[in-house]
Amino acid sequence: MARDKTIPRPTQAETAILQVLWQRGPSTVRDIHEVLNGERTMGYTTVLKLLQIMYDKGLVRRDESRRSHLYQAVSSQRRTQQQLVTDLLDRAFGGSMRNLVMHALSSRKTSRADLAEIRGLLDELEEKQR
Amino acid sequence: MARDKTIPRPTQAETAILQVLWQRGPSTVRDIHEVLNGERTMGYTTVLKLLQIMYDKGLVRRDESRRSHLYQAVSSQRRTQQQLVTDLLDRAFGGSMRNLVMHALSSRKTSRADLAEIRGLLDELEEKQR
DNA sequence: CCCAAACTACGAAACTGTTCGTAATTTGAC
DNA sequence: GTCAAATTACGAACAGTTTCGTAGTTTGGG
Repeated sequence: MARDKTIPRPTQAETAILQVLWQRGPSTVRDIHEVLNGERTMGYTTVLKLLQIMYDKGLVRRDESRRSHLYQAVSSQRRTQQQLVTDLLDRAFGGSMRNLVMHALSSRKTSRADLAEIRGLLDELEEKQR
Repeated sequence: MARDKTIPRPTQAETAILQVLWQRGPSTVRDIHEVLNGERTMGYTTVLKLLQIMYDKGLVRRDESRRSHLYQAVSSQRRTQQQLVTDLLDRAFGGSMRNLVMHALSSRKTSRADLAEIRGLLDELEEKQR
């Protein structure tokens, strides 16, 4: 039950749970367990335990007013993804954003629509720097 | 000493060591320890042990012909970064490259030169898809 | 040849993340 | 009110990571 201001980086299993919470909004353990069992195998009590740990860490809030507690992510998907990216950036790319983006773009096929959107963002960023 | 074909994803501490190897080329434990102690604190035997573990995992090669063994990374920086990026992609971005790149670009100031280079890559990718 | 210094090997402890079994609690149906 | 089903709480096992102490080995200088 100890919580403080700084939210830690979610682990792998925790990230899987957060994905579900971001997608579904406030969810019960059962909800999450059902979604997750489509992809990986994870026992019900494992999901529960993880949520309890995440609650202790401050990664999720919970509403205990009902029999089945409702959990929701504290940090938005956007903010968390940002955190994970900068983390990887410092950890493995020596802080070089150009390097990371170049690798990312090269590593997977990206649709034309996506490329166009990224180009749009580039325009914006260059405009700002002018 | 057991090694097989597939190289596992390096852990956090291992990645720090790999950074040094990529930067310096073949290095002794002492070399790596000295570089690393500029940034984090890590005992000499800790670095040694990690390198032994990495050797078992197949992450590094070593030359034992000299008194001080020379270690070098098996996988190139490029390949490893690629691995880490796609890993993060699936883990936290639902496989959406657009999403990852957009976040990356937004999260840190990027120089005009870097933006230009990324734009160049975009041009290339769009050309290929035509 | 002998010793000190540098090095490697190895085991074990501390820590974190993940898993799940079991016990206790709550709730609704009857 | 009682019971079964669903739920939460909790502890413990297990695996992987990181740390370092200690012991043994090698080497060069004297």
